[in-house]
Amino acid sequence: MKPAPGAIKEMEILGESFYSRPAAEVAPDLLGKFLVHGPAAGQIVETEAYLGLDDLAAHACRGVTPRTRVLFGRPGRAYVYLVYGMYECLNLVAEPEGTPGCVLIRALEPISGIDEMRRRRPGAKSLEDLAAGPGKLTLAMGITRRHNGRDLTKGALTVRQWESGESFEIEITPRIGIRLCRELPLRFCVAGNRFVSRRSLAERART
DNA sequence: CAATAGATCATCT
DNA sequence: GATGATCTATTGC
Repeated sequence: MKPAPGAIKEMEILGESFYSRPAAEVAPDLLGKFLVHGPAAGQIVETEAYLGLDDLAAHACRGVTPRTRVLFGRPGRAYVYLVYGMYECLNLVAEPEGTPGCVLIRALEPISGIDEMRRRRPGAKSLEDLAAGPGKLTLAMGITRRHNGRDLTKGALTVRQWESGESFEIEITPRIGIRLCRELPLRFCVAGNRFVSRRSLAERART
């Protein structure tokens, strides 16, 4: 049962306390929530947790730099950065202020503003392909580095929850596209969901 | 279907 | 100067 498009702006916005917990707890809890940017909205179906100094795959592992400053700041902010010189990734800052940690949003099921998303991603062949991957999702939702540091508890860019959502099983796997700390079970997806990003077979075999 | 190459640049060494 | 929390197109089987 999906929400009517008009129902989305009535949904409760997740507040700072939701994010002010360990990233490995926030990440699975974000599944099923709605990422909203103006008229565009999608249901989160895949996330990954990135931790602090002990997580060599996390940007925060080397401490505070100009880029990683927001990871050490207040929870509930956006951390947006450029990967591979081409694509941007959206993370939500977790953990209390002073402790680094974030959740990478990897895939969305498009819910509203779909025409707009299609316009931003003309290459997408299907609805399933519109936002099934971290780079695709930021393009489809119109999220850029302009949003880095933005407060997600208010304004045009928010995450919301819906009481009437169906329950679902959570699948836990290693994270994707990283070299270090590959074995840590910090990737969470809605089991069986068609909108989860695709992994190459090579990567699948590696685990 | 699977593997690989190329695009492209901010960030840190 | 090397290295990516990626995606797409193209090649090869």
